[in-house]
This record gives sequence, structure tokens and C-alpha cells, in this order.
Amino acid sequence: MARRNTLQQQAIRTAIESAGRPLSVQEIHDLASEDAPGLGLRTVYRVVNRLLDDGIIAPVIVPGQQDRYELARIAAKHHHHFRCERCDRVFDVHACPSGLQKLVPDGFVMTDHTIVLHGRCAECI
Amino acid sequence: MARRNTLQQQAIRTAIESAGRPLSVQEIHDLASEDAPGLGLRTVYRVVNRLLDDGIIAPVIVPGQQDRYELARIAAKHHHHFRCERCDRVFDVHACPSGLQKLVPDGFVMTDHTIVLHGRCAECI
DNA sequence: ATACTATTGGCAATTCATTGTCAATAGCGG
DNA sequence: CCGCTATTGACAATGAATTGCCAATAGTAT
Repeated sequence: MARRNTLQQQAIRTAIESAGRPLSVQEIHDLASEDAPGLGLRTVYRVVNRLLDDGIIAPVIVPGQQDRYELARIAAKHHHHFRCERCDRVFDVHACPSGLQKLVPDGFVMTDHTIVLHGRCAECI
Repeated sequence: MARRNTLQQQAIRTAIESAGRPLSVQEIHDLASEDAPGLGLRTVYRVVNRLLDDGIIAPVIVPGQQDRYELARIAAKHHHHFRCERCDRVFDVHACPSGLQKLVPDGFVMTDHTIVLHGRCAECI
């Protein structure tokens, strides 16, 4: 039978779409639980995996942290991340420095790069 | 009683000092086993933790990988890393791009940053 | 050389994120 | 409104990295 449009899935999608930043499974669970009381962590994992399979969201990997997820259409645009060391939230940074090619050792070939800025977000100053 | 100077600890320190790049526990075990046959993984964990406590080595965290370790005196010098997507080794990059401050969102304060370049190392071209 | 004990290494146990299982629940077509 | 079954959620189970435990080993002071 066809997909069903459930309260839980709506809450999870809404959380991811309205956050404006990459969310961990725990963060998704916390936010979506407001719209879907009693939401199970198991369900968040299930829905996140389905959204990944469907290509709707993409993983954001930050060193030393569990994976986070953001909308694929945002992830598709090259960007980087800022992690607040106080509240542990991760924010998008839609800019990219120049001159990275100069860092590459002789004989090496760079195909991609990731940058994570660390510090305090505006709310945690 | 005082510290003892064992073959295993020597082999582990030598591996870390001569590698010239951050090593994972597995890599340390593989390299040090040449000097200390039968070296147990348990011992590598123990010695690595002691070296961390003593401030002799420092962790290097790379997205989606297990922790690696390098000499603290090298880690103290600001630098970045290059991860080869074929052999999975991580190399030091002793340079840093300018203009990162421009990436910081308004109201945020950046205290540090990490950059990981991805691609092929000279041996894996 | 001897005795003392720091260190080692095999294996079990832990930790933590993630997944399997399955009975109960709740969309949705008819 | 009914019935079918996709979905949910509690719990157990898994996987992978790390640590606890403890008898055996091996530095080192005397």
C-alpha cells in the first residue's frame, strides 16, 4: 500500500525544514516531540533513514560528534559549518575561503575539503 | 615504584615519533608490533592514554574516523590535515588559508577552526 | 641473582549509537 | 464505518571502540 502521512513523519520533516541548521537525531527527537508527543527515538531513526534513502536529507559529519542531517537541497550548495562550543549547535556558513589549493602538499590531489569553525554563536556570547 | 622502560612502550613511542603523521590506535598497533612482537591492542590503548595524560601526545579528530594521535609539540603548532580517500591515511598540512574571519556569521565569535582536505596522497594517485 | 611490583595481554564487560523484533496503533481505500 | 496493513514504540540485540579484570611476565633496585 502507499505511504501514509503520519503525525510523526510530519513533525520530523517540519523540525528539519524549519531548523535552518543541521540537526542530530537527538535534536530532531527533541524538536519533533513538541508536535508529536511520545515520539519514539526508534521512529526518528526510521524516518531519518527513509528521508536519506529518498534523497531528501543529507548527512553532515562534524569531528567528534554524531552525525547531523540537513535538507539535501541545502547540502548540495557547497558550504561549511560553525559549531558553538557552548550549546553544541551547528550552523551553516555559506561562504568559502580562497587559496586552499596552496595548502595541498606536492604530489597530492585535492578533490574536496571541509571546514568547521569553532567558537560562540550569537546566543552564547 | 617508578616507571619502567619497557619494549612495548618504546615501540609505541617510536611509532608515533617516526610516523610524521597522526596515527590511529590500530595504526600504532600495526607499526609498533614490528618492534614488539605480540603487542596487545590493550597495551596500545593503555600507553596511548598514559601519553595523553602526560601531555606527550594530543588527539587529532577527523570527521567520520576514529581518533588519531600525534606528538603534542607538533599539535601545538597550528596546522591542518589531508586525508587520502584511498589509503585512509591522514597527513599534516603546515599552512593555513587567510580570510576565514570573513566566513563568521554576524554576532558569532570564532576561537578556532579545523580544515580537512580530501583527495589522493602522492602514493595513491 | 633475588624479590618486589609495574606492566602486559587475553578475554570479558562496558558503553553508546543504531537496528531488529513484534504486538499495538492508526492512516486510508473501499 | 470496516478492514487491511503501514507505521509506531518499547525492548532486546547488535556492532564497534574502549576499558576492567587478573594471572603471567619482565623491569629494576638491592
